[in-house]
Amino acid sequence: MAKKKESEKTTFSIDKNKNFSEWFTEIIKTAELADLRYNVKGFLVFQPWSVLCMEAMYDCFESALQRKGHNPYWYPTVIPEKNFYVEKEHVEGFAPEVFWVTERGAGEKLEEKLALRPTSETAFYQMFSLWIRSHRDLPFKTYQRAQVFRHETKATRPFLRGREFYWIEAHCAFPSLEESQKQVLEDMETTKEVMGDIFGVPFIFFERPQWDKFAGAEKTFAADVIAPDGKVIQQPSTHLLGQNFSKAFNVKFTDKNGKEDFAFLTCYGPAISRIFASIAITHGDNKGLRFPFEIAPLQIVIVPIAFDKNKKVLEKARKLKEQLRILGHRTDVDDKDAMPGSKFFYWEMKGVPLRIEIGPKELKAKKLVVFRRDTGKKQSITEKSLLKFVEKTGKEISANLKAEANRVFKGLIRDANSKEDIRKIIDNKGIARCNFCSIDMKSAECAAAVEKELLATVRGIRVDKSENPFGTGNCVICGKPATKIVYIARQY
RNA sequence: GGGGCUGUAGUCUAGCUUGGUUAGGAUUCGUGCUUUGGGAGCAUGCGACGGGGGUUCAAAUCCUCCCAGCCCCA
Repeated sequence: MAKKKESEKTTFSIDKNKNFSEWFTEIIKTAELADLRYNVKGFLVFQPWSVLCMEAMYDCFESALQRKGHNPYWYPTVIPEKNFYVEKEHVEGFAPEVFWVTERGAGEKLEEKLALRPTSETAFYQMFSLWIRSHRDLPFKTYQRAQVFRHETKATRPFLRGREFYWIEAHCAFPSLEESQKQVLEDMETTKEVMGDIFGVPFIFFERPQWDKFAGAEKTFAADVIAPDGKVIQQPSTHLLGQNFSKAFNVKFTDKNGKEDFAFLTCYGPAISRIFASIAITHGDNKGLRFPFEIAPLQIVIVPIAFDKNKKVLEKARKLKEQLRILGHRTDVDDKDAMPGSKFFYWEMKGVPLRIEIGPKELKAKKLVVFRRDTGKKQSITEKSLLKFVEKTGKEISANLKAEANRVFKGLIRDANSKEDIRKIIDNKGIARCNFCSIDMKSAECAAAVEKELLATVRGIRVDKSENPFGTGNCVICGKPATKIVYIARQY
């Protein structure tokens, strides 16, 4: 009886799959990911535990982009009104959620309104038109890490949908359609390398239907990730802009034959703060967070035991910390005056992948006790083998989290042959795979029916493999012959 | 954007229905002692009614507007 009461005191214990919303809001508070009390709606204060991880995430994305030939820029936060109105579809898409700067000082109007960038196409391409003159300047591949501002509707959510968020936006110019298409593929590959392989977050890249394109794009491709409540979250998207923006902003170049043409543009946008949410959501469990080793805010925590009695314990712990830090592992010693047990629960809730316990016993035997957050198992290793062990186990933890997430993800996708099937699948927190007439505008009515009757959206067709209609071969909505297989889900 | 709920110390919470003691408790935090192998203990100290307006002799409590957060739905 007494034991049971003890366990009820657990710092964090919420069933992630049953009470996902509660789990998510509570872990943000308990793990100190962000403080939601900054009293402007849709804005929050990111705290070190999320910032450290997001810094590591930025590094992963930025080094991948740089490796692939993108150069970094820092553009102004404000965009003049006239730039903003150059591309018609783009304005129509974004205008409702733009924050405008209109005054200075004591209410004196600015000569020209300035938009807080909701995205920076209209800033980048204005400059592209000055910088790009000849085919020798192409391809022109850029990116920036930046905050963007969008006045989202009432339903803001920490990390997932804020009115300010942290992201990277890559903007590129090419001399031909083919080359810009290759860039879009490369962006998808980057997403897989970073979000899929390093962060261990499973996703499917879809070509979005024509009625769900980025404002001003010819084609939009976006990665969907799923949460335990069955709703998908849109993660990085990449867009084939064709010559829409280059004509609007006069991004021209002279080709090899001396002929002028407009550049073909692409843009790509991984939202770091939102991907962070997917990492927490994907890997977290009922005890709290779990992080892949590479991006954990703290990778190793050393808990010294009985270090008051035996000074050598703490000395040893600190020495180990230095050794691990030299190898580049984010490591700390928890030498607070608290019981070891409370430290264990705390760091497990925080999601530190590896814990080292060292006390008088270990000191004497030249051994260490190590604990893995992913499996929850402890083992004893020799002190000598520590560095190799960390190297090897760090990789194992990440691979294990990734494999587990992939298993769960695959199990959520099910085939549907009818509207009723779809309803059952999404009510059961899954993604429905079904025949659909097309993803062109002519199928917009079928899509509207999906939204109205099933309260779900058509996410698009897969890009990683081509799929042909199955079963009857007819669209699940209108019954006409299907040309595509689409995926249908509820969304955030 | 529609609907519902909530706001008392860093955190959780009692008090609100029926206005009236010094706003009670737990935890955290500071200090001292003590203690360290899965959430220790004692002593002592600091700390709060989201904001504006109103009703009243008197407001955490009633009314009103605003702000923020959460949940469900678009």
